Amino acid sequence: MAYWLFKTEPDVFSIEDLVNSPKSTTRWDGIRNYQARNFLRDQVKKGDQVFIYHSQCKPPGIVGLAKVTVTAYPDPAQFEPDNKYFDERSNPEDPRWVAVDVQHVRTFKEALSLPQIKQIPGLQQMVLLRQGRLSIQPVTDAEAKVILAAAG
DNA sequence: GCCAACGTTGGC
DNA sequence: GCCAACGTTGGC
Repeated sequence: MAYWLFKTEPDVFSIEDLVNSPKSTTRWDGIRNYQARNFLRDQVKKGDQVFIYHSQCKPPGIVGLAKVTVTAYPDPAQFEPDNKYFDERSNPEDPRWVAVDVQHVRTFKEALSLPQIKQIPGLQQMVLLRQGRLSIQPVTDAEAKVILAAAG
């Protein structure tokens, strides 16, 4: 069982939106970055734990925990011409982009903000701080323990 | 809204 | 296959 961090913009889709989704579950789609895609496609497994990170807000930070309920399958949005994630170069015979399903586990009473993360020893090597733009990223077991302890 | 970081595209 | 131009992400 591995840990991951998935980013989302709360103005677009927040952890509250996840809670309010049917069965508190949603399709995590629209990933259009190869490095993130490779993690999703090759390494994210059913039952893996996912830290939900809110970006583009004040303050950005980790707001809760979800889990993977369905492993990678072709992201339908890539084949829908009206969808903002449509990719005309993706071939249905060999889909370029994948999605997974995630289910809400819990929302932290207090979010762990980015400034806090930067200060906590043990989190300073997180991919989040080194590769700011990656929207799907691995979290080590040690980092996960620290995050969960800090989140109460 | 600005700007740094960095991924992607396309000419050569 | 290099690299400049361009687009996007995301913190501030």
